[in-house]
Formats: sequence, structure tokens, C-alpha cells
Amino acid sequence: MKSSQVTIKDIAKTLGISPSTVSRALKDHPDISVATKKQVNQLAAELHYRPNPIALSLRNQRSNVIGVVIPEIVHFFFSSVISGIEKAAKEHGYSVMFSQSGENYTKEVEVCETFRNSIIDGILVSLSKETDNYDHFKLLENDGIPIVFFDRMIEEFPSDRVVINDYEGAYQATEHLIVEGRRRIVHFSGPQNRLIARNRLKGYIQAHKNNGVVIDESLVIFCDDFSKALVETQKLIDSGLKFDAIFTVNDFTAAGVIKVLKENGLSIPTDVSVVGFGNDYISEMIDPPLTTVSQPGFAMGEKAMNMLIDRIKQEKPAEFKTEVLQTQLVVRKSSKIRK
Amino acid sequence: MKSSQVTIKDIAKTLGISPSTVSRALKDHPDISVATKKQVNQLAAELHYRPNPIALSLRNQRSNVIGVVIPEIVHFFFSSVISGIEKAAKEHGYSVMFSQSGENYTKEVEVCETFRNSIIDGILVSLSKETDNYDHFKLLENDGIPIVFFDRMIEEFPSDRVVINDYEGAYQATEHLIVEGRRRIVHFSGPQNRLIARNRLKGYIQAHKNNGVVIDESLVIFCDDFSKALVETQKLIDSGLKFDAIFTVNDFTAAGVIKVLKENGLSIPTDVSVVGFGNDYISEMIDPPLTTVSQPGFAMGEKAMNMLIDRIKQEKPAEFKTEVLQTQLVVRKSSKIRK
DNA sequence: AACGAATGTGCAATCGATTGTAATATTTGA
DNA sequence: TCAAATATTACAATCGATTGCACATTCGTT
Repeated sequence: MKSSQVTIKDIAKTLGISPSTVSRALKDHPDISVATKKQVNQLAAELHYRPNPIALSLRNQRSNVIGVVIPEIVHFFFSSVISGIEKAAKEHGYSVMFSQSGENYTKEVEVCETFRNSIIDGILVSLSKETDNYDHFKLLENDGIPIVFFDRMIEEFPSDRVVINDYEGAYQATEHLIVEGRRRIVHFSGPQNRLIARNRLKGYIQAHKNNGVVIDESLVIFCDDFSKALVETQKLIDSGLKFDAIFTVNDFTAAGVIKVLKENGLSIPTDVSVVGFGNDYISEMIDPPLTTVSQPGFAMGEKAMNMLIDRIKQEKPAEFKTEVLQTQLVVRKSSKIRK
Repeated sequence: MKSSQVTIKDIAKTLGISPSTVSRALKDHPDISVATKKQVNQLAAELHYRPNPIALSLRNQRSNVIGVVIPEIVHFFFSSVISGIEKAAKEHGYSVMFSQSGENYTKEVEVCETFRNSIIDGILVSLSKETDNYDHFKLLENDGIPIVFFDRMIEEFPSDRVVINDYEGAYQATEHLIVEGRRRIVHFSGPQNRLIARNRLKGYIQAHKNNGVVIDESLVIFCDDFSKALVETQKLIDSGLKFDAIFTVNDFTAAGVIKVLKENGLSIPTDVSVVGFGNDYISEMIDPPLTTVSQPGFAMGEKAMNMLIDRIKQEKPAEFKTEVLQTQLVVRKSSKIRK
């Protein structure tokens, strides 16, 4: 179906010269006479000649295509990352293929396998929540495909990385709650096989310690999405446990928390303060607007892509680098008690 | 950097046979003896031979890569579409490249141009809000690259399409409000250069007519995102115009509407009912939960991809097809007045 | 004994572009 | 005027896989 493209041979034949001359003429090679160059360029323009990218890929042994493995693009954070990736890719003439793991280990392995059998020059990865094994990345590495992890990475797997300062973000969020007078702060935490969840938990704990507040361990609950939050928050209320704030590992969870608190007649932030993580756009849409930790998703995507391109272009093996990006606490009504 | 892959030549050299024999042996060609096949396959497995996809693309004159131009992936609807596209692509051995237009005409043209100069076999497009010109699609078409539009398409441009029954969705939403006793229903509509916005407006109008309710034209307002909704809703309230419901062209707009209504002490749905469009996940997160029109995004993505693959594989030109997918009204508290 | 058929492999061209080297044409200098 | 130098261009191989066709070998048959 695809109509035949104009090739260098077509131009050569038309002008009665050889393909190699055409190639050199188009690249402004000094060996070619000005007259020939002019002829060639003119005809090329006329016929709308455009080099065949597949042929170039074969010759150059690189495709200028990057694969991206991302958990779920519905999240504002990840879609920001994608925008950053797109921008950096475009700046360097790369194209990008995305595939979602759906927070699913098996799917993640499949996606990596597909990428391994495709044309990509390198790969950007953010792990699924389930992933504990990294053989699929070993395979990519063995094939000489550079990998850069962003946001969610594997500590034991040496690689380039771009991460958020999750510890600091959680620390600030928690300290903010303490400063606002909260003393029994619940933490809805994520799966502990992900470093980001562990680091956020650490920040939460350390903020308590540094401010001389004792943590009741039963206040740490593992719950990290909207629908789970609906269940867990109700359980929490029904348990009779006392609490005056909830700090969640992400904003969707916070949305669930707020919904249930309100259904139970609790007022936010008067009775219970709520703080999320991520600064998703929903944080401004829900009622009350959510205090949350803003993560530089766009910058992360840009940075990760640039690191990957550097890695692809490098001649000699270099040390792996880890880039840490800073968060920022965004205070909104869900936690602002005093004016 | 990329380590050299095992090629057919390597296998041929090792076994002292020709590359063509290896190729045929791997494809289980009847001409090749069982013994040779066994040898080849064994060595291929041992060396982890995998065919070079770029070489195959060059030979076959197709890459099995599809380009997708999408306005903004942050929207739940579009991310559902992407998931559907991914699924169908995977089933047929295609890879997918995504690029966002950011609802921006210029960016859309750029993205199309990039795709045109890349390896794609076909393209899926949902137009940006701004797009009124379709020269960039003409160019793709001239190159023999099949195009399938999804959700937002151009009427004047003959092509394959998958669309939502926007008219019917809006009709049902509006009729629902009328049945619930509403008579002065505001419509926050989208840009009229997009057919989906026009069709939703038509549905809104026709539902009034069929139910014998007269429309006050000043109740139709052009406003289609969260931040505009914050402004327009306040203006509406300040204008003193009477209204008892607001039907918005999408859910983000509805979220903005609800926020401002509440800030002004209006209760939902008692004072004002609100109905959105899209069934974004925010419709369950906001308070009250939003009545909205559910769109089959996943099915749309799947369908569009399958249509495109059919088009790519077809030998002879065939008629363009338009597939219409049905919506479903999801009633939640923002509009449910009586039990 | 000789010929045709069946079987199994290799050669070479192809996809489109690039590039080292050889070859030809032109110019310059002695 | 002729050889050396220079300027242009063509040839052929390469990237990896595929495929039509030619070739070689073996077998069966008459």
C-alpha cells in the first residue's frame, strides 16, 4: 500500500550519475563539484527526497529510538515525566516508544522482552510496584542496551538513575503537620519493596524523632491507592484509634481518605489534616484542596532522557550516575489549620 | 557501545554453510535437510540468535511501528485509548510511538512531520482543539501512510474513523437532567471547530426540544477546562442568571464548576445539578461524585488500531469506514435529586 | 547406461544509504 | 609536449536478512 519513496538511486538514475555521488552531493562532500551538487540538491528538493530512516538505521547500527517502560500513564506524575522525555528526545533527534507495565511484574518482563527484540538504542524504566527480580534488565544489559531508571529503581542493580528526594519530601510533609500541631499522624505507605515507599516512610519517622514526637507504630498502614483507601480509612475510623492527621504516599490515596473522612462527618482539616504526595492535578480539584509534595516530573523525564543519550553516545564505559531531584511542599487547605 | 549481535552470517560461518541456508533452515523451509535444520537451530539457540528487526524492516519495506498523535495523555480518556491501542498493537506484533500535540496546532504539525520522516507504517490521530487545517495529513496520505482518526476527526477529510456517539451521550445526559426536574440547564461547551463539541451541543439542544423545554441561549457558554470553569462559573453566578443545572463538555470542567458552586454556598444537587462527560476517574474522587457520560476509551483504541492494521495490510484500496461507539450515562450524586 | 526427477545448497541480487579505494578526466608545471 | 598533480566520479563492499534461480548430487527407472 505504501507508495514507493524517492531514493538516492532514483536521483542517480535521472541524472545519469552514481548513487555514491548523489549521497556525497547531498552531504556537501568536498570531493563533489559545485555543479553536480547543485543539480542533485535541486532534483532532490523537486522530488521531495527524504532519506530512508530504516536504511540509515541498518547502516549506522542505531535507530535513534528509545523505549520507555512506565507503570501507568494515567498518573499526572508519569504523564509529566513523559512530556519531559518527549522534549529531550526531540531536541536530540530521538523518537520514543512507550509501554505500560500496569504495575504488573509479568507485563513488565514482556515489555522489556519486546523492546529487546526491537530496534531501540536504549531504555528508560520506572519499575512496577510488584517487581523484585531484575533478570529482564540483565538481559537488556547483556545485549548492550543502556538503561536509565527513573523514580523507581533497584538499589542492587548498578545503573544510571534519576530519583526524587522522597525522604526529604516526606520529612517536610510530616514536619509541616507537626508544626501545625498534629501529634497522631497516620501514614498510608506504599509497598516496601519499592525504595520510594521506604524512603517516604523513613522521612515520616525521622521528622517525628527530630521533633520529639513519639510514633505509634499502629499508625503506619500499607495502603496506596484510591479504592484501598476507601476501605482502610473506614477500618481506621471504626477501630477507634485516635489520629489527627493522615499523610499518604500519593494523592489518589489521599483523595480516598478525604472522601471517607467526610462521609463519616469528620471535618478537614479541623478534625483531621490530610497531606498527599505528588501534586497531581486532582489535588486542586478535590474538596478541600490537598496539601501535597510536588515532584518535578517534567525535569525528571528530561534528565533521564539526557542521561540515556549521553550513555548511548559515550565511547568508553563510565561510572554510573544517580541524579537526585528536590521536592517542594505545597500547602493547601487540607492541612492549614491556623491562618 | 551496543555489543555486536549474533547474525545469520555468524551461524553460517561457524557451520561452514551459506547464510541463505541458515535463513531457510530457521524458517523451516522444506528444501533444507532435517540434519542441517537441526544443526542451525541448535546453534542459533545456543548463541541466542535473534533476527535484526531493522534489517527485516528494510527488506520488508515495513517496520511494524505505528505512530500515535494524541492531544494530552493526562486525560483519563486518552490514557484508556492508549491502553487499548497497546493491546491491539501487541496482538498483531506492532510497536507504538506516541507523541502529544498538547492541544496545539503547530506542535501537531511538527509531530506529523517527525512521523513522516520516521519509520512508521501508519498513524493514529486525535486532533488538537486548535486544528482547522489538514495539510499535514495530506502530506502523510501522499506518502501512502494510512491514517485512522479517533475521537476527534475532520469531517471534510475522507478517512477511517472511530468516534463516540457524542450526540446521543449529550442527549441522554440532558434528558436525565430534565427528567430530574431541571429546566434551566447551562451547557459549558467546547470549541465549535471540533465536531465532538458541536455534536454534544446538538444533543443538549435536541433533548430540550423533544421534551418540550425551551432553551435560553444565554445558557450556552464556551468553556472547556478546569481553570476556565473557575472563572466562568463565578461569572455565571455573579450575572444573576437563573439556572438549576450545569452540563459540561468534560469532567475537568465539571470539577471546576462544582468547586465554585460550593464556594458560593450552593448545594449540589439540591440547588444545582452537575453532569460531566467522560467518566474520568476524578468523577468518583470529587464531592459530590459526578454524574457523567462514560466513553469506551479502551475499545476505541483497540478498534482504531485494528482498523489501521487492516488498512496497512490491505492490497487494494477500500472504502473508508467510520465506526461509532456508544456511550453510557453514569448517574452519581451530583444530579440525583430524588431517591 | 543414460536420462529425468527429486533433493539440498550456494550465488547473487535486493532493500537504501554510506564510504574506502580505484579509475578517469582535467589541469598544471617543467 | 608529456608527465605529474589534482579534481571528479564510479565501483564495490557493507549493514542483516531474504529469495529466485542455478547448480550439484543422488536416486530410480526404463
